[in-house]
Amino acid sequence: MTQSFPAAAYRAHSAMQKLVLNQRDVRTAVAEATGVSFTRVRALRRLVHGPLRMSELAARLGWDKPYTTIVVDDLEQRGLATRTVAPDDRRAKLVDLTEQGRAVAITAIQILSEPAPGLARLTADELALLADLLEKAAADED
Amino acid sequence: MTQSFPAAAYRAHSAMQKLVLNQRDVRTAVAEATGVSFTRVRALRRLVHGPLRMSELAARLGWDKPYTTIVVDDLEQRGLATRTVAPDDRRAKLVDLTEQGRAVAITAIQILSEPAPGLARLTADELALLADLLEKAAADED
DNA sequence: CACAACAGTTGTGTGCTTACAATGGTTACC
DNA sequence: GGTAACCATTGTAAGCACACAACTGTTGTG
Repeated sequence: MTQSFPAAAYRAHSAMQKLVLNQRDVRTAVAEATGVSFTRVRALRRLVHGPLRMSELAARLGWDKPYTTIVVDDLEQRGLATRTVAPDDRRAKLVDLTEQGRAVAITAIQILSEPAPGLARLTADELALLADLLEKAAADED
Repeated sequence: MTQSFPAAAYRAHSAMQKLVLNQRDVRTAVAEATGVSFTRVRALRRLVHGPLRMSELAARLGWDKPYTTIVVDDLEQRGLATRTVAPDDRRAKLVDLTEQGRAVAITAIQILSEPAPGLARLTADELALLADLLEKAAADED
């Protein structure tokens, strides 16, 4: 388990934490900018690529179904999502974004993808090198 | 404000998010390992370098005083912290860690400083280079 | 010594994130 | 066509993270 990393790994990790968790919590920033809690935004982001069944949405977000119902109820009341009966199975419902919901999702994605200001301290070459190293480390595993 | 970063900055930021916010939420991991909510752990971590007045603790954590009272009450009941009247001012209280509280804080710090597994994909040289670049970017600003 | 300023606490209330059990409508399968 | 499996919802409950107003005790100050 504990595979004892070299000191540089700890340095790198610590610096990344400062850069990523910079300032006051990204989640709070997203919630304030969108007027929707971060959890709801997670659901919206899952829906930008197309509608999903309640159960699909629940599974991907790691929620149980009752909680998913509550969240989607709320999104629907806010006019951010719609629920329609699935054409091929009357038990299932398809959750889809409204225009407004899509706008909120995009706003959130933009905030979340905004690089930490500190990266501006690096030159273009350094940034390219950094990105390559990080992508090698972050390559999808499972 | 929006100083339009080069694409590499976005790549780097995205990779860092994957590495730092990896797996299931670090906060949850800390809470499960310590048996104390992440918010309480934040307070404990603030106290590892010595006791603080309630108001100091509140200010550093960005909490209001009543909430700080609640949190410290809880820490005290769990045997993780103690409150004593400040010797120079009977209005003030000094909050300090117990042995057990210190142990919890250290456990949390260890978990939080554990590098992301993906960093193991890099060679020693790459890690050193990465750490240098990141530290340049993360240098304390304020 | 009265009185403002300060430290902390109590009390009240709210919103968010979950969990679990039970129910109702649908579909699939023997 | 009856029954088991499945989709979603309702209902109940609990813990957590705060916020704000009002109050008690203490200190410093004119």
